[in-house]
Amino acid sequence: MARSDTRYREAYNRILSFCDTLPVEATIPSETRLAEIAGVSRTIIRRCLSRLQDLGLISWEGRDKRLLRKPQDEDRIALPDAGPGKSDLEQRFLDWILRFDVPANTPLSVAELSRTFEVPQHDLKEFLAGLSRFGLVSRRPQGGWMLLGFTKDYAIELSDFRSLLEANAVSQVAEAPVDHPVWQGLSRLRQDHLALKAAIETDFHEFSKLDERFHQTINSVVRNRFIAEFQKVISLIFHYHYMWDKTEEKIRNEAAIDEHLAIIDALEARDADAARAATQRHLRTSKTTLLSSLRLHDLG
Amino acid sequence: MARSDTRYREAYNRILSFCDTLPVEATIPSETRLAEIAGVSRTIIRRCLSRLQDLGLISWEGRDKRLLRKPQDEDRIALPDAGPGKSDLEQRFLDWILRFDVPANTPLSVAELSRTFEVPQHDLKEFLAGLSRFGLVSRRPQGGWMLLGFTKDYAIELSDFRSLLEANAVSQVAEAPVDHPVWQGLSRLRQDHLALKAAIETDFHEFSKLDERFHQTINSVVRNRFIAEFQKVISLIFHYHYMWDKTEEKIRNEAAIDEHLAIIDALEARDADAARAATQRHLRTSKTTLLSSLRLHDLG
DNA sequence: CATGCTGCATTTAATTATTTAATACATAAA
DNA sequence: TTTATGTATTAAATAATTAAATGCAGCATG
Repeated sequence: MARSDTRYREAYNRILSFCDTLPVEATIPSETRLAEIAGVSRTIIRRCLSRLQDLGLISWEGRDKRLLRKPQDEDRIALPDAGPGKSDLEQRFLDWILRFDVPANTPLSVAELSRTFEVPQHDLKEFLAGLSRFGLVSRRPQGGWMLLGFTKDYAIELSDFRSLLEANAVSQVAEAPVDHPVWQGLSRLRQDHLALKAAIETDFHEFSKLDERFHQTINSVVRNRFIAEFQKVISLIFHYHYMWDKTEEKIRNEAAIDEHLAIIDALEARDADAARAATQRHLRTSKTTLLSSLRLHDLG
Repeated sequence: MARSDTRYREAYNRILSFCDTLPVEATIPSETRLAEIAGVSRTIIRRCLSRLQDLGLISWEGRDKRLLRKPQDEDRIALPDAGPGKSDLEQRFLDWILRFDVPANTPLSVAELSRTFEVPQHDLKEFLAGLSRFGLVSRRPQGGWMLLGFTKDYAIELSDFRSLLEANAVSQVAEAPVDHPVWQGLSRLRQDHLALKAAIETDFHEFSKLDERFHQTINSVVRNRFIAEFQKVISLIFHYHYMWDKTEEKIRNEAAIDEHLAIIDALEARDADAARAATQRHLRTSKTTLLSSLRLHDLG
């Protein structure tokens, strides 16, 4: 019943590696220096030094510390295996919601989720608290959490918000200097779109990836932490929804390719108004697709 | 070392009040019914019933429960005093940052904050996790949290984002139907602006409230949960920053009144383009003011 | 026989306790 | 004077613990 000592263990091995770079009999730097090297506090360093002394790796008297012998592989201490970690929890969580088609207003059990995602309950709660800012989840009066989205209203508001951000991005692309990397990206995207259009009969399912790349390229011009944060969620949601909605996928994708090309045309002509108009057309289609995919789920 | 029984205590008093509405000798509803009435689980209801029985308020055998006497005030159980609660934690936290001018890159101690705000550490962590979505705080590698904003970059990006949202709101106002409450609000705002302009020499500090009301009215037209969430933070930050920056306050406010009136004029003329242009002008001024107020803090 | 209530058992959530780690401060050595 | 160490204090992460919620089986009642 306490926090893990992973931090100590990692630091110990790091210090061991550092000692390996020193010759035998060498003086070992001060605790403060070692703390800097390992990126931890002195408290941990002192635990490490105690162990090094116990194992006879160093002598330690007052401020005189000497390396007695070269560290061996067996001197290292084992680390608890890392697991998937909470770094990509967001991806995995949204993936889970969408893949298993978790309906709106489902109670979420932190205990259960922490098992399925193999992260401590604590991290999960923190994550859910973050998501609640996007209105995807909320706390229940009787405790625990509740999945709110994806209702029709949520999808509409998300689409509208996306349109706003994307229109802004397109405007900024149109005003980007000629040496901005976005132009190279768009030129490559044009080729890839044309290539896919030629092979649409067989490769139409490849469009999903291309779509994500397209919107990412456009939005890469916008340097704004708030917008970037939202784009992560938006792109995930749209991306996954498209992946399932298999109705008329080929026709839809073929149309979307043309819509993308129209935007690229307008941008390369530096015609901001035309680009914005083309973007609005494209996003209206997206919105319709998203909504119809929801309707399918409601019926099934 | 466990969760509090506040839920039980509140439920007990609620059940007591319910019993007060019944005549003596009356049959008490089923556990499930009582659970619905009190808004808690059956587990709590059974604890309540046990206590009611112990105190001789009810008889309880199998499913036959009878009220033996009218509940008195002394039958109620004490509640741990509520404290400020975590409902307005956001307001209080932002207020604290801005009022005490907490600089960027300050480590935040959950333990300390939980004391100053009188909320459990747990609630605070949840709150901070939410704020991290706005890029205001982030986790530190060595544990704990760190206040990131308000740097210059943060202010710029926030201003830009605000402009985007506000331009959108203005566009929607211009297209709002004649019977929409926003028109009445704007008409009142016009009068109040004119009144303040007339009394600007003495009442110029009153503008802050008017400013908040103006932007709230404009944004009230937008029905979007994502935008609404951001507006809360944005308005707080701008509002407070203006409150301190006392340099040339009168002149600034006088100018802002004219800018607001220009927007109202354009909107009431249903001239969306002019309204957007006026809004951009106004927000450019806002941005400059926000940035200069930051510069003042850096120097002081 | 169906419906709904209760008793019991299991699971989950909130919160404290505990251990690890970070930090602050005093003291001693260089 | 500067820098390192020793010691004490405080904070953070996490498991343990209790409160509460939920699920299910059996029983009473109409």
